[in-house]
Order: sequence, then C-alpha cells, then structure tokens
Amino acid sequence: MMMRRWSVSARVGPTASARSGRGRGGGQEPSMATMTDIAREAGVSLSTVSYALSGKRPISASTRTRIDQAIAKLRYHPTASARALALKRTSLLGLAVPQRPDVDDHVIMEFVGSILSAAHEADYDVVLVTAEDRERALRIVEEGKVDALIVMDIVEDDERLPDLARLHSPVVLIGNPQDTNGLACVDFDFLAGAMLAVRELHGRGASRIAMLKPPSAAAGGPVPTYARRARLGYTMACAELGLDSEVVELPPDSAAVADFVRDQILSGARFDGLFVHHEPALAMLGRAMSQLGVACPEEVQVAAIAPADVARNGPWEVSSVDLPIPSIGRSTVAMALERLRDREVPAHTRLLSPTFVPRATTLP
Amino acid sequence: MMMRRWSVSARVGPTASARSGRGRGGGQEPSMATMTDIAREAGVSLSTVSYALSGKRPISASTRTRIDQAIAKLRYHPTASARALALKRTSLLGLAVPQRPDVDDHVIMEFVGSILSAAHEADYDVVLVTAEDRERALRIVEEGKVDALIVMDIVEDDERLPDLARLHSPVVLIGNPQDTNGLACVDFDFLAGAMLAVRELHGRGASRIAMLKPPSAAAGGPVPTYARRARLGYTMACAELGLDSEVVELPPDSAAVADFVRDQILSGARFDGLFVHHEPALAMLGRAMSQLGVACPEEVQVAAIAPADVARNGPWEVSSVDLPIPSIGRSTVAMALERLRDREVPAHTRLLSPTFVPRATTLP
DNA sequence: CTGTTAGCGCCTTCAT
DNA sequence: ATGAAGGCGCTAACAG
Repeated sequence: MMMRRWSVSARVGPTASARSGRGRGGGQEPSMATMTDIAREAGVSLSTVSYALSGKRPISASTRTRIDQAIAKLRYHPTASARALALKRTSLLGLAVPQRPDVDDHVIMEFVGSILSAAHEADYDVVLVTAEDRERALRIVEEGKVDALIVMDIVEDDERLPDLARLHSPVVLIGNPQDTNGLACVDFDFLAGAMLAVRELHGRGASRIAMLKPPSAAAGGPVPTYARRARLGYTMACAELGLDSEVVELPPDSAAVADFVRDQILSGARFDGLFVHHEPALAMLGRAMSQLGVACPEEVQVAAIAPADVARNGPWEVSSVDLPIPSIGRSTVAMALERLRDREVPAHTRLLSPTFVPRATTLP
Repeated sequence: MMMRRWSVSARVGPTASARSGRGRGGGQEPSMATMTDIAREAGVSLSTVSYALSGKRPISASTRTRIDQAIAKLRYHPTASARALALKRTSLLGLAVPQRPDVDDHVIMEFVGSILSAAHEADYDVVLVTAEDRERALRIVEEGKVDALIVMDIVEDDERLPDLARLHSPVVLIGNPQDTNGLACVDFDFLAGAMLAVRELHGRGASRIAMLKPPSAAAGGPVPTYARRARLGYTMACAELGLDSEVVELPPDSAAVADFVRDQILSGARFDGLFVHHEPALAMLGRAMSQLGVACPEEVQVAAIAPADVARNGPWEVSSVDLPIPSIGRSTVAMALERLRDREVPAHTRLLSPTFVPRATTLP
C-alpha cells in the first residue's frame, strides 16, 4: 500500500487564485513553505524535521506523523539550493555532448539516455552543455553547479584535457586518448574488439582479411580516439595469426563501396573476410554485395564493430562485435559517482570487453 | 579610532579555522576560496567584493584592481548554490525530452541544441530529464532545482498537464494541445502551415489535392498535437477554395507508398496535388514516383510540411512549408525567460508563422 | 528521542 | 565609495 507523502490533496481553481495561506491577501510570491514552517506547524524543532526527512536519526512515530501531516498540509518540498549549500553537493552531473554535424544523433541520444537513466537511479540529475562551449563546461564545475563532469566524444590530442585535468571535481572521459592527462576514462575496448572480430573471421576460415574504415579525417581534423585502437587491434590480430593486413579507407558513398566490391571482391577475389569498422558503409556494403551477386557468408565473410541495432537493421544482419553504448553510459556515471565517494583513489581507465555476436554474414 | 584586525567576528567554528595559509601540504579538501578570502586578500569588506562582482554599485578603480588580483591569485569562483539560495534563482532551466522510440532522434537533437544555445546566451544552463519520468520533472521544479521547465512532445490530452499546471514556476510546452490547462505553449502554426501549402498548390494549378499522413496512432496511443491541426488546416483550405478534400493515411513503408502512387496517381490520376505531412514517407514517395515514371511537377505537384533538411535531402527537393525547429526551440526559451521576469502576465500560446519554400516539386 | 545553534557562501538593506 | 549585519533554507555537531 502506497502511503502518500507528498500527495496533492485538493485542486484549487482553474487559475489557482487561492494565493498563499494566511498572510495578507496582498498575495505576491507564493513563497513556498520552509522547514521552519513545518517545524512550527508540527510543534517540533527545526532539526527534528530535518532528521525526520533525512532519516539520519530515529524519530518517534507520533512525531513523524505530525511532521508528515504538516508537510502534506503545507505542500512542503526541500529547497535544492539550500541543501546543496549545506551539503556541498548538488546531486547534479555535468554532461558535455558534441554538436559536431558528423556525429550520429542516434548514437548521442543513446548515450544521453543511458547516462540519464543511470544518474537518475542514483538520484542525480544531469546538466547538459555543448562540448563546443569549453568555457561553460569548465565553469559549471568551477562554480560548483555540478558535482562531476562527463565529457563525450574525446578525440586524439583533445585540447580540452589540460583544462579539465586542473579541475578539483571528478571528470570522466568517454573515450581513451593516448594521453589521458591523468583523467578517468571509460570506453569500449576497441583494440580487443577488433582483434576478436579478426580472430572470429579467421576461425571460420577466412585468411585474406581486409579492414574497412572511413577515410582518416582531413589532416588536422579531430580523430576519435577509437580509430587508432581499432586499427591497431586489426593489425595486431593479423600479425598474431600470420595474416597479411590491408586497411582500406572507403568514403561513405554507395558508388565507392560498390567499386570496392566489384574490383576487390568480385573480380580480384582478393579478400575472403572483411572487418568493417565503418557504420555508414555497412548498409551500402550489403546492398552492393547482393546486387553484384557476391555470396556473403560463402565467398566472403563480414564482421563489424557497430551498435547492435546498426548491425541488425539495414539490408542484412551483420555478424558483429556489438558496441554496448548503454553500458558505456552507465559505466561512465558509475565511475563519476565512485570518484565522488573516494576523492583519493587515482584516476584509471575502464575498457569494456568485447563480445562477438555471429549473425548472417559469417559461417557457423 | 578603532583598529580592527581583520574582524574574526564569526569565525570560531572548528571548520573555519582558516588554516588556509600554506601550512603544510596535509592536503585534504582544496576547499575553494570564498568571497571572504577575497575580501581579506584585497583588504576590503565582503560586500565590496560582492558589489564589485555584480557591478551593482560603483567601485573605485584601485579597489576593483586589488579585488581582481585577489580573485586571480586565489582562483576564486562564485559558488552557484550559495548564489542560488540568496537570489532564489538557479539559472537553470529544466527540459523534459521524450525517449519514446517513435520520435526522431535527429529532430530531438535539433530541439535540444537550439534550446541549449538560447539558454546559454541568456546565461542559463539546462537540466535534462526524460519526459517519461514525470515524478522527476515535477520534482526538479518543486525543489527549486530549476527556475522553469520546458516540456517537449506534448500530446493530445496529455496526462501530465494537470500536474504541470499546479507548479508555481513557469512551464512552457512545446506543442499546442486543445486544452492547455492554462499553460504557456510554443509551437509551429500547423494549421496555417497546412492551409498555406494547399493554397500554394492550388495557386499553381492543382485542384485535386490529397493530404498524405501517417496512420492515426493505434487507438489510445499518444497523438502529437500537431496531427489534428495540420489536418484541420488542410480541410479548411480545401473548403475555402471549393476543393474536395481527401485524407490518405499511409503506413511508412515503401510498398504501401508505391501502391498509392500506382493506384491513385498513375492509373487513377485522381490527384494532381499532394500535401504531405508524413516525413518518413517523403523519400519513399520520391523514389516511387520516379520509378513508376510519374512526372513530378508536371503531372502532380507535391508540397510538404517538414524540417528543411528532410525536404531537401532524400531523392528529390521537395517544395515545403519548412518546420523551423531551431526557432521553436529559441522561442520556447524566450517565453520561459519572459515568464520568469513577469510572473504576472497570463500564460499565452505562441505559434510560429509558416513560410512556403518552392523547390523542385511544384510548378514555378 | 528532541532542541539549540553555528555555519555553508553570497546578496542586500542600512549606515557611514 | 565602503562597511556591518542579517538573512536565504538546510545540515550537523553539540547538548540534553
């Protein structure tokens, strides 16, 4: 049975013209009830109300009842700012999201959604700032507007890291730059993931395995930290297995993909396995192969690194090392909260282990 | 005259022992500098520092300089919670975003992005909550964690409205429900937009104009508030122009769209104008018409209501009444801030006027 | 089990 | 142009 504590007893009127209780009718600010009001109404002391609410001290049943009634009657709600000032914590996490046009909105929303859920479960709320507004991100933590900061879309040699490293509050990066600047990081283990994909292809008979990836960003452009690690994993796995390695950079347009399939697979038969780390090209590849009549699991096997929904939707069901975006989001929040607890433990990096999910593009 | 050493008026507590001097690096909490520290360092009073920072009182150049130096030296940053408590405002806006799978992530991100920008420009930050978590949305405003709340994705007969209407802080809805419950609303004027699209088609020679829309949600499912208004605009415009009206509900799959084109346009030639309020079907329609050999501006003209990028991308450039998502976002923030200023002005609805952009699917 | 009280860091009305 | 002092609403020692 649900005991209503903050229940709303009665509706007033259409316009809620029933201004504050007794005061004088001159109704200005509704001027919400405070803990002092509750104390008076319940005939107890201020601190008793506080302890009743926080449960940090035993309260007699009768007292608690009177307090609860007063709270319901006056529609009391604790004031976040006051609590924050006294506790020195806001129960707010900062989240810097990228607004660059070249990042997939769907992926971002998945991150944001999982981070929101995880934060809410721990009774934290989330303040969003755009990653491009560096000043603002720094400011909300310096001013104590948030207790910790999560930064998405970290790129190689990210220029924000030195500033972030100076902050006195926990900062967690989503990504894994070569130089973390001593900051905590959470990410998928792209290196292990790439190796796993290659091994799975090889274990299923492929021996001429190419890696397909997007063109390296235009010189100087930002490079996501996973690009290097995935590529490294691929070459390491090939080396380990004694295979030749060849990285093919493919622009994300159907023509280029079709050309590749025609030249390198159909005619050349150069590859019997493809490791694809290139989400937009995945669907194009599927269409090109079916149109050109390349038998997929038989002639050439395909394994990708991609979010599960990307791998499954589209024209075919691609076997893949699934990118567990929600897990990354949750781990990130968890790490932020941990660092909020133990300010002392040194920052570390947490890489989520890969799992291979065979689907329709690899042999059984 | 009284020579007061830096008044230790109330610094007795064990906490305020002010051992902040370099002491030893026993380093516990960095314990950020406060305004009192700045005052001491600059040799002025607390209030002087406060006024220097807020600029609400003239400060002599020399004093200001010393204060600025102290601030720089001690790396001072005002504390948001303290300021919020004193000012009774947090400079934080709440934003409830939908997480329903059937809302386009891209559109959401556009809303969120524009709202973030607008808020930041006014020196507000944004707290994100998921619309599904109604309790939480209410709570962040009741506890004064945010100064106002913006709620996206309002549906017809939205069950959240009564609760939102009870709040004592400004609430702004994105959408325009029939019963606003006295809440402020901002939205695109879908009614006028639909009428405009029909008139433009008619003005260009079309006289048998159908409206294409997604199937009405399964009974009981949430219905976005714009569905009714767009449809109403269509029928009103047809009536006004003395045209027959026919609303065609099309599921968002290529087969259905192709069937429609084949049966109703190719064979039947029943329509020479299509008013499309159905984003996912737009691209499908373009492909179907070109594959089936329907001459687009000549045989049948098409005008849509859609975000500009949706209208322009895809297989054809659709003439359309562009949905100005960023403007809606900005207006929403503006309205929230207005209501924060003038708590008295009654809530009202703001509908953004439509503009027709002729592109390739209408005659000149 | 319950009160009393001193802050948390900043703003602002009075004095000067 | 500058100080002094009293909150803002809540928490957490200290006393009983």
